[in-house]
Amino acid sequence: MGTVVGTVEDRRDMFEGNAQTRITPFSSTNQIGNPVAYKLVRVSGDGSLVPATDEEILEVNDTDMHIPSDTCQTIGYLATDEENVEVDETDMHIASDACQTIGYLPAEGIPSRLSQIESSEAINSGLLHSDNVQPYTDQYNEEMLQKVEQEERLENVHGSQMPSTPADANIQCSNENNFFEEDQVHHEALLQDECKMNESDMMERCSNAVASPKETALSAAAQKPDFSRVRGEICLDNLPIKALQETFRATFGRDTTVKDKTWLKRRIAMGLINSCDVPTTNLRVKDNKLIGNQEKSNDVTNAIRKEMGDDVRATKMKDAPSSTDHVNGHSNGGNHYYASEDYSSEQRAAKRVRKPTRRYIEELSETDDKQQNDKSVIPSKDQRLSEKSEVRSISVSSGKRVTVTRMVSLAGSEIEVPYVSHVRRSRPRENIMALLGCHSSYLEDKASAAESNLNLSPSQLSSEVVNRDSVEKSASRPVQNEFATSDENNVEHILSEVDQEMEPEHIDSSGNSSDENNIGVPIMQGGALRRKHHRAWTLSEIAKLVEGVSKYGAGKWSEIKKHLFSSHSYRTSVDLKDKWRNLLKTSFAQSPSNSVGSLKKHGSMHIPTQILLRVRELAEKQSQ
DNA sequence: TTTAGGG
DNA sequence: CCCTAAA
Repeated sequence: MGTVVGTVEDRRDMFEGNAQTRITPFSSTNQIGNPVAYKLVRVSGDGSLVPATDEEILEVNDTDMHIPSDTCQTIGYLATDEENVEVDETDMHIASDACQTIGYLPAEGIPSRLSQIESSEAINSGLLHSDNVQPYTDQYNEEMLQKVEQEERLENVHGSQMPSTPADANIQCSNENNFFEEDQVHHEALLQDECKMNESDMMERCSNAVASPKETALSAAAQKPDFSRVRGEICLDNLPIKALQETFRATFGRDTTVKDKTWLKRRIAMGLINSCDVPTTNLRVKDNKLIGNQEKSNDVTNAIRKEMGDDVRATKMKDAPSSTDHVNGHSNGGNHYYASEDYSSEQRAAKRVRKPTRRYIEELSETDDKQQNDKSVIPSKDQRLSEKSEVRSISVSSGKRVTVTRMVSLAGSEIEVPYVSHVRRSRPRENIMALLGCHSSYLEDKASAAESNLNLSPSQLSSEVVNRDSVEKSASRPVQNEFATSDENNVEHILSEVDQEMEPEHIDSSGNSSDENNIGVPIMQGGALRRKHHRAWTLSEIAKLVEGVSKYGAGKWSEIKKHLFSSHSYRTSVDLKDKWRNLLKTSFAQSPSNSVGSLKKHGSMHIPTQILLRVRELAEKQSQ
């Protein structure tokens, strides 16, 4: 029997020699304050704390998501941004490994709404109510709640005058990641230093508020930091508006003209919390190493000294930690509510920045993916894609990293690939179809032969998908791209020729399968070069287009497509529109007298004058 | 989703 | 061709 409780400083001797699972809500100010350590314990029948045994911890590790309630611990967690909703894999890992359930503390620093109890409740109503633990849950819940309440009371009594650092406040990612110890020594030196500096009242308070064990570690209920202090009001109440504005500037690196004291306070508090939040994600596992603690800490500390968090915040935005939504799922939905509600109003108040364009976003995320090791677990919005692939597994690699993979069906077999967010710029269906091996039909064909350099075998395509997904550069692919890109016009030319020489309808009727055998799959090369999806217009297509325009009128592109290009999946209505536009340009570019298209561009295809005439004719008819 | 336009 | 804004 047992319940979940956190560690307490004055009981720490209990844990010596035991496998301990601790989680430190690492915040930037941990450099200033001290980290809070959490140990995995359970409460035995007589109420005493029993450290978790290796077995229990193992159990946790093994089951990962199926957390036995008697080894579960709850901690408070600071998160302020909407961005934090994303689950960072590292965090996720830590969370699951150490069996931490994390409460979500929104920007405003919820007074104590996010109390231990509430977190527990959230958990109980969520995670622990899963089938796996059902038999014990209810009983545990009650006990846990009682216990937690008790501890809370204790905490309140002891108040905030708890001095200094727990000697053993080391950071352990999980029971297996003991290599933090050394770091920690360093840390503490730093921390204490910082504490003396008192660079800024606010920062100090912030740090205290967020994570400093100064106040919490020695208290009998050091399970969570004293969140109540996070509130800006406490720190900022006495400052005049001007000072608040100044603080704001220092915090966010920009001026503000807002005179609303309340707004400023909240804003600042939020910013500080955000800043404090940073190092949570410094606990990164990359390449089988833990990164970011020491070096980053120093940097961050310096940054704080100088700019009171400007950079910190920036960093944070990027490295934003995450709620444990994906881990705990439902467990903290309620808290989100606060977060988004209060916070969104803040956002509204703040100057609104134009949402970046999609491309921008995409490129950003690409970069991020590379830099952050596939942090994103954002499900693709592309349904067509998700039909073909889905997240199949979340596996923990030996490097202590959570790897989310998905299965991609390729020509009948499935390949497991790292799951990354797919934002496709081109027509997904074609690609998919092609990749699925639907392009066997022979025709195209002759054209294909001409462009054989560009056509990939199914296996090649497969590997390409994999490569794309894993953001790796294919060795062979770029070469082909180069070729394709530079010779595109030539190829077009060839295609056109071929097309013209054969019966156009032949190609046109070759059916979807061949049509989808697209030439170019857009792909990035070093994230920069993209090969455009390109397909030369054949004469027959042009003729059809003209016919369609004459039939349905220019502008009825979807109609035209439906009726005349139904077999050409690669011609979208937009394509038709574009082509028509080009045709118009061409037709009018050539002076009517110059009936024999004289001003042909070098690489462009020869369009029969007749067609051009017809185009002009139609255009004039349309314009009337 | 489709259209219209800019790039 | 690609990307968006509008409708």
